[in-house]
Amino acid sequence: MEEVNKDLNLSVIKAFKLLEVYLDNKQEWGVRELAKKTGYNKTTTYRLLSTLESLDIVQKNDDDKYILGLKLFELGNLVSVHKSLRTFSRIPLENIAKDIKETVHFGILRNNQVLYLNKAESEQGLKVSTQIGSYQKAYCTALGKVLLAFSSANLISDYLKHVKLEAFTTNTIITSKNLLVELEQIKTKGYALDMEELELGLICIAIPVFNKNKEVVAGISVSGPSSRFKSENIASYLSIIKKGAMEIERHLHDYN
Amino acid sequence: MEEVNKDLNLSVIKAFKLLEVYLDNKQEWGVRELAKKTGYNKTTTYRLLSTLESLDIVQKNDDDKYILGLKLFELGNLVSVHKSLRTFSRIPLENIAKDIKETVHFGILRNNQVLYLNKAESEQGLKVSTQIGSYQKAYCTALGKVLLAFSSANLISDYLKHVKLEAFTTNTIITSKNLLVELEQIKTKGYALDMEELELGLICIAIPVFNKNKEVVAGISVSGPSSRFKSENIASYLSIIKKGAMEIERHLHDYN
DNA sequence: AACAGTGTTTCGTATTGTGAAACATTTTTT
DNA sequence: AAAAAATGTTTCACAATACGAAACACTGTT
Repeated sequence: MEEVNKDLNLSVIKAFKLLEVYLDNKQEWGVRELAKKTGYNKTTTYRLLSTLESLDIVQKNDDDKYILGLKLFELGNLVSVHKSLRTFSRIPLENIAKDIKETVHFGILRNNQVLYLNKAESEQGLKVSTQIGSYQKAYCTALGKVLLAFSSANLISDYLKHVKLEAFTTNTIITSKNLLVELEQIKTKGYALDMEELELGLICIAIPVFNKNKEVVAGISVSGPSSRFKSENIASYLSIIKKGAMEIERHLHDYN
Repeated sequence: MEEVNKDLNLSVIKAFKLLEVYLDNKQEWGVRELAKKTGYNKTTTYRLLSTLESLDIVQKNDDDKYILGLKLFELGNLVSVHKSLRTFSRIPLENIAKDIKETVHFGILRNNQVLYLNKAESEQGLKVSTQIGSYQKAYCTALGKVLLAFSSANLISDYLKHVKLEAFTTNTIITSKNLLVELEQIKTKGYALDMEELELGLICIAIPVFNKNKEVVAGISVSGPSSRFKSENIASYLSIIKKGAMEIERHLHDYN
């Protein structure tokens, strides 16, 4: 299973693969730890870290462990892709979170997954908390399902071709047939529900955000514990979320 | 003026120096353009870009120009340094922005400059807009001055040793003596004003945020056009900003 | 005092990055 | 319509640079 690298800078690839280790929800790493994780030689790892440290891409914390540095934060904020989506979603998301008092997420479909571009967290103690910039499975989240439902038939069939439907709870949809039925229903209703399909006790509701050409470009979801998510609230939640979606759409349509 | 690189991965350094070009407020670059800007050979630049593209760190836009890619956004969001500051400041900043209807900034002192960690933008047409993750001079901004004022005498004298005080308007403080007087007054008053010291027509007001040990860790500033910033508003602005600062401090003190 | 962990430095070797030149496309000028 | 001037991309012999085993320095534990 050798990777084919036509003619690329291997040490640059190594450097970034090293940084990607930090996706593992672990903020601080030692040299040997990283060497083990990446499979690189101890010296190579050390040299890479020294290089990255000289650039402020990583830095040492008080325990002399390596953590990601502020230069990376700086560079990440320069990324222009979907910047308008991120900017325009910010205030509407805060408003929704304030009204509903649950965590609100904003995301797009990318590489057959949901990419979270923004969020506004509930101030309650018991809440959902997702990392912006992280990915989640589409077929078992309200956000993912609503994005799929309003996508083209081609994209959906491509999705089903590439993604394995794995069960996380007894509610997870694990057959293509059932997922297609669900997506069809979502498209009719105009919103998607995740009734504990990814995690027990977790319920989400999501609606799409459209561009000028009526194509789905993003989605908004509200997530909370089943204890607080009563079916009689769905309608009022929906109207609040829709108001936010319309505000984002208004900005987007003006922008382009 | 050759740079001394003890024993580092030169191509990794080149790759990141290439990415830093994007700090220039220009989102899309061609190969030759980047080669010229960095001083690298055209082929080297192309190879670096191909490598970065394979990693999703850069990507091509519709015009086949290179832009920063979403992987960089993803990695930037993993940076844990000052993450608590960023998280805890979010909602208070939004509240201040909503009350005052001007742009609110949140930042720290780093490398003798102000680093903006967060913001909440005014919804008005005429507004200040700064890039999160970017830097600004400390001596001619309210945020910078308030951060300096409450720092240690050592840090301040170190600051004066390393920073050249350059005039941007007729109001800019350009002598060490005057700056020291100003910082002393700020410390007494508890807040800093920037009366068009960086840019004509731009007024800011800032207060410090303290940690448990009463050390300044960050600052909040409100910025707006002089046309809207009347001296009779200052007192009410201050009390609103202070409320936000106290909320951030409460979270910070609970957290540590 | 010996041991088992860290991170760091050294240096000969071989892999890997380099860049001029040629090539392929597209856009602009004549 | 042809020529010129841009752009991005590929090739390949050569030289620079990344590699990693081993030794070292340091810290905390047994």
